[in-house]
Amino acid sequence: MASIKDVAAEAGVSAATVSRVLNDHPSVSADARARVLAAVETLGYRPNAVARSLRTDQTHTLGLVISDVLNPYFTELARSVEEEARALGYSVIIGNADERPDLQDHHVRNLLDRRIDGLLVSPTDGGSPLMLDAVRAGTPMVFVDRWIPGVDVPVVRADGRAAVRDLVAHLRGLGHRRLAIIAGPAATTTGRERVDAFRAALGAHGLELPDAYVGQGDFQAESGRRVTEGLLDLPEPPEVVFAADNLMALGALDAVRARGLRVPEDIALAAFDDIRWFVHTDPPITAIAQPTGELGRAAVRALVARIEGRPGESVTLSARLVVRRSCGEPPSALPPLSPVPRSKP
Amino acid sequence: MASIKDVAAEAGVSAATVSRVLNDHPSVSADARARVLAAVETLGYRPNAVARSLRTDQTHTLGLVISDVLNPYFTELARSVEEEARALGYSVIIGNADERPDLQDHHVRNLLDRRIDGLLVSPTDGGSPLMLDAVRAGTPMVFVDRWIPGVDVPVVRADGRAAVRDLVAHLRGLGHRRLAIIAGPAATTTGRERVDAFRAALGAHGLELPDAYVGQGDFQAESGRRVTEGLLDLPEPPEVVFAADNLMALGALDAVRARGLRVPEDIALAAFDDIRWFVHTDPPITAIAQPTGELGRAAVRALVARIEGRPGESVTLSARLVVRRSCGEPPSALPPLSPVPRSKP
DNA sequence: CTGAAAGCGCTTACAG
DNA sequence: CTGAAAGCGCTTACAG
Repeated sequence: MASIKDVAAEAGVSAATVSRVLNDHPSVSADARARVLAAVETLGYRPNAVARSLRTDQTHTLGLVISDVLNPYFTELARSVEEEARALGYSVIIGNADERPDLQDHHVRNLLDRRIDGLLVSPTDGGSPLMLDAVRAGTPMVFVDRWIPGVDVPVVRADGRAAVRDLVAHLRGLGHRRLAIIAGPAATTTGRERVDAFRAALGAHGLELPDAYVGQGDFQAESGRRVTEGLLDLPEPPEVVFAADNLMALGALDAVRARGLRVPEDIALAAFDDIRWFVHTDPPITAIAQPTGELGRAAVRALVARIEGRPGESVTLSARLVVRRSCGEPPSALPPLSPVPRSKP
Repeated sequence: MASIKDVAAEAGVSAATVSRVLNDHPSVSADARARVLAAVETLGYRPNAVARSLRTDQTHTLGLVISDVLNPYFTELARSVEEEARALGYSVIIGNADERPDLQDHHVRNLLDRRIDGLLVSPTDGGSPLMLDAVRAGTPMVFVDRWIPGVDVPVVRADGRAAVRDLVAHLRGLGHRRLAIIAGPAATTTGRERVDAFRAALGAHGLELPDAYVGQGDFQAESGRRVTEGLLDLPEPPEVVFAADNLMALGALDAVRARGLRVPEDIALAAFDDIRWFVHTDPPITAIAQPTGELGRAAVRALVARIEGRPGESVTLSARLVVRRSCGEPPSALPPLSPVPRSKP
């Protein structure tokens, strides 16, 4: 590939002048500028970003470590992150941790070695020494969705407590009493919070959340299937299963279907995180929707602010309940006469 | 951050020796090695990959430009690509083109500027000058899923012709005669091939594919909705809609549902690309499944071979039909007595 | 086995 | 406005 020297030679100027033209430095004569631009054109020259980064100590790159690319929630998050970053002049390199702390560490290390300008993380665990060291060393960082308590890093997330309360109220209105949850890993904030929120909401209705009704999942589909089987095997199975993310809801659906059971007649199902397919599942699934795109954008803005030396604050948005049919028909609703009844607001 | 000089000073050796230790060069005394390793440890030193890349002219990085991250097919592809690349000692940087040629070009340019060692592309169009130039300039490249005819680059993809023939035979067996397709962009190979395969398979059954039954989509959900509405508005609507990818099938489902129609009673639906949710949609959707993970791995192997100076050949795997209920019940099947009939092989 | 030196492709104070 | 020079953090032939 042509280097800056080739361009300089072709244009009859020094490399310094070429560099100035390329970086829009004001003090370059119109003539020199024109000759450089022409040389760039004829040689098809493109500056070497590696060399530029080494020299300037900036990569204009953000690292994003997500918990699981196969989870549509994180895919959507990644997309909005890339979009906002691009708008602000940054590229993003995505690392997929697959819910595995060791893989997460692999990616954090890789990203740090590449000297990314800042790191966006949705931690799969309580924080490895590596990540904690990076924070201490002053790497600009922002947590998104999940975070690590006690670490001084801005957090951009959605608070689902109100939505979980709405969900429990909905469930109680439908007459359900035995409510179970498929939890995410206790090492994650979202894994803990969703259980806590659920338990608190049940408490407000005078209901308990027995240990047997808290299944331990890992946010991936297979665990949802396994936990649901255990729940169905209980002497007194729950009437409702609330999956703490969409993939575990998928697994739950697999388990229910494998037994020849029906939702919601035999068991009701709800999920945290809404995805487009939930409208078309059998039955459509009641879910808690996060403002995913806005979370991604806010996280990027906070991180870029930190990188550029501005404050960069935490942001908490709220999630909302989307009622569909997987928990049962509202008692007031008569059997629909037309195939698609419209619910009036 | 500590640099190689700091380590050298701490260990009482030269930077050259530190470098040799870090790169497992044989000619280093055990004593020097131990001192260097100790210094690396105490300083928490990590080599600067940017500097290393500049010097060695290798980034150990692969670029992957996919058409749409929100499409589960590409997400799965990206995951397998990263996995295989990691196993071979490479990282991957993903660029999401969102089915837009301009965005695709943006990412190709960005990746090239970063001097990635090789490029994996699933082109959204017939190839921009930029991409063609890159090939001409000798950038190691491999096309995956979609490709650009006439360009000398290995192609790793699945051939869906046989599966499409199986689909048409299945449809004919169910008695359907008026079959329509929601096509992908004509600028993509998969956009064209799936229509061609469908038309050829219909021809083998003495059926035509009228222009009115070929809806022009762009592989994204919204286009599937729009095209399906047009199809339903026809004086003689089709009995079956075959969506050329899973997102357009989602859009088709939206359109059908919005009219209060049912699948397969009012209109049958099938899709290219199988995803896990298709088992749980209402009804479960008949789809053509690609060996996605294997495609990703084979593509990486071919690309790395090219990078390392070995041949690196094209690979064509085959797709297969997965029959579910969205095209109607097979005439032989009586209404199931138990909720989940098991089909015996 | 080891170090001094050159150089990868840039950018940027410095001097003119 | 312009260029020579230094230097970012590495690696690697070369000489010893």
